[in-house]
Amino acid sequence: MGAPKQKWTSEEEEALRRGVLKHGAGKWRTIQKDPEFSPVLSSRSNIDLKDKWRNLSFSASGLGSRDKQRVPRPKAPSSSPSPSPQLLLLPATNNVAEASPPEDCEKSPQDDKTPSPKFSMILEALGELKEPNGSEVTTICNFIEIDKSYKLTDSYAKRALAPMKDPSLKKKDSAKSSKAAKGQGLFTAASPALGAAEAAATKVADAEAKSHLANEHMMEVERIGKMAEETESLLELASELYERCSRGEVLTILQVAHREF
DNA sequence: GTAGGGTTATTG
DNA sequence: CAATAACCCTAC
Repeated sequence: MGAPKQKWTSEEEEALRRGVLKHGAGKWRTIQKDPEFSPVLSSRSNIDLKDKWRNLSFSASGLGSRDKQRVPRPKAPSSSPSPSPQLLLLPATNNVAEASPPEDCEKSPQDDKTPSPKFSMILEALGELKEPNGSEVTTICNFIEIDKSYKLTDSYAKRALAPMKDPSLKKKDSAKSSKAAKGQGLFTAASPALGAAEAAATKVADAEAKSHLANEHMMEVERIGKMAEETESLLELASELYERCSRGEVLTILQVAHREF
């Protein structure tokens, strides 16, 4: 831990998080130039932001779980007949099945073995918030959004070979790539997957303003993490939340975790 | 300007 | 001595 040369302060780190929340991961220069974070990140360059965010993400990958992800030294051993490091580049994005019906709630005793790195990031972020009453759905949705922007764009861009030309419409590009790569039948024509997720965050925020949602802790959040290991599950969850919240319903994290809403 | 890889320095 | 985090260089 730690190698303080010019260690990042809490303010700087929070500014970075907020910047990613606002503009999305990847717009380091936009974040750095933003008048909100300029005074805090004045001493940090856009590259520094990227490096810090990378270190944060990497640390979050092996957090909160017994996931032993040691990096094999990039030095190739002299003579090893096993040139296949079982690295998961893409967590089986073509496996959209596993719809996880609401009946398998208390079943499946054999999970929580390998939480997806995406959710580890979210859990890590939620854990750092350390809200006394637990984290609100808005916060979770925000982090889910970040996650999608950061990881999905990269993955699907490579798969669909769809370079993002328009930086301001990254989400649409991602959604398009997602649909092109898999042909989602879940979200049909109504709303693109990522669009629904974004709308979900907004709608949930609105609903949250009316009445505060329930407060659970890491255990409940972990339950969500178990059932939503895949990004498709995240999108599906966001879509359902969007539908419910659009109708004015108020959902608690517990309900969401048990998927009984 | 961003992403990725590699190197250095500090802490445990 | 190893792991981690900041720093630096290179490629796209």
